Amino acid sequence: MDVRTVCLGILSRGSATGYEIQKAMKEGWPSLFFEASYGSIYPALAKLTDEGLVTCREETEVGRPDRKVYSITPEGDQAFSQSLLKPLTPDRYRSDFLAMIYFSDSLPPALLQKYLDDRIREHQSELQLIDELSEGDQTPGEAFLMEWGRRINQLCIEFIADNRDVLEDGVVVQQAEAAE
Amino acid sequence: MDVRTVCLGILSRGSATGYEIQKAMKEGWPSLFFEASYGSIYPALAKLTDEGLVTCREETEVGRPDRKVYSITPEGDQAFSQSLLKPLTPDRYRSDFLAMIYFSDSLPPALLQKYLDDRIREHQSELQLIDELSEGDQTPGEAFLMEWGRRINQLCIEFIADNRDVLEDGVVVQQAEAAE
DNA sequence: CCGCTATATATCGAACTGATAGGTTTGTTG
DNA sequence: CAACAAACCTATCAGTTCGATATATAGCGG
Repeated sequence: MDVRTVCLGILSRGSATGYEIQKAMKEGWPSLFFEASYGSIYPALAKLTDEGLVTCREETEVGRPDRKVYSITPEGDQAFSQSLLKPLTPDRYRSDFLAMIYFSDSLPPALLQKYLDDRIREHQSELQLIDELSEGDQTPGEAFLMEWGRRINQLCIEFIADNRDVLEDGVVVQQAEAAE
Repeated sequence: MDVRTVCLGILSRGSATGYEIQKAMKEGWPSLFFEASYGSIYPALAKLTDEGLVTCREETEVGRPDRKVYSITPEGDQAFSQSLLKPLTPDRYRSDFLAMIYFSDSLPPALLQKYLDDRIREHQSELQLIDELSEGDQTPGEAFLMEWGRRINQLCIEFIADNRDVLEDGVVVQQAEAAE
């Protein structure tokens, strides 16, 4: 699923500006499964407009750039439903954190500890984000995503707390061996 | 952490060809946190060779393309250790599966069920991969990644089994409402 | 009044993907 | 045993996407 399609999907939930779409991918429900930069969102919206899948209503503001509010068209709705029928592509995941873990034997122990502490805090922030998103309305999809996000983040926090000694003791053992 | 750096990291564990590096990112431990295509791996290795961070020993084979075995140099080792000190970039995650969940109200119920079944099977495959990787040697980082991967995949399987009715019943309820 | 954050648009070089090309060896199966 | 598939190995390239940056204005706190 590319930027084009996710933009369509978000617009199928309601009209939005490019900025708001990016924000949804950064702080809304879509942040749990997608993210994209302006550099791909704006060209995507321009192309979707060309193809008649969305329309653009330009709200002229005084003294600042025009707000371009995009809305999905019936053709866009149909194109989106269609694209949901195409086979799912595999998840793509890239994690500096897990890479750091894998290569942690080449890392100063103090830095490793800092990274682990930071990571726990990040998971806690995401739990808080999910709590905030969960207030109010709830489609079945959102309810599923909410609980999914909660469980994953809780597991990660618990796992790091329980297993960090595997990494930190590994370092200690190596130090003891080196001391012999 | 870009392709360059991960290639360096993999080479710090032992010499390899471009093909083997790609395989490690697809089927080895690195697959848990990184993936890259040939289109980025080969140029990265060429550039690293130019910069003297890796060396390339060309093994001429009879009747097939030369095997280019890359090895890390002391400068490469140092560059890699250095790059581990740079602040971690946030994880990047993109999931067609979770997107499909979020938009599942626009999806035929039968297809939703198929996607959920497929997903459980994918998680089971990954559990099997982790079991295979876990045979033999084990650095602290690998032990941590192993258990991390196991727990996450187990949680996902269990969660889908326990909560799929939230999505599927949602659909059923909508059908009942439509029938009135 | 300075710096910061939020709103909003947009571009651009660099990085990366996904598909394709090209050729060989090894293993399997009808 | 021949045909076929899968693994091995290098490599390119169009198109997509990232990350940083530019440009403005409003509003808030120190």
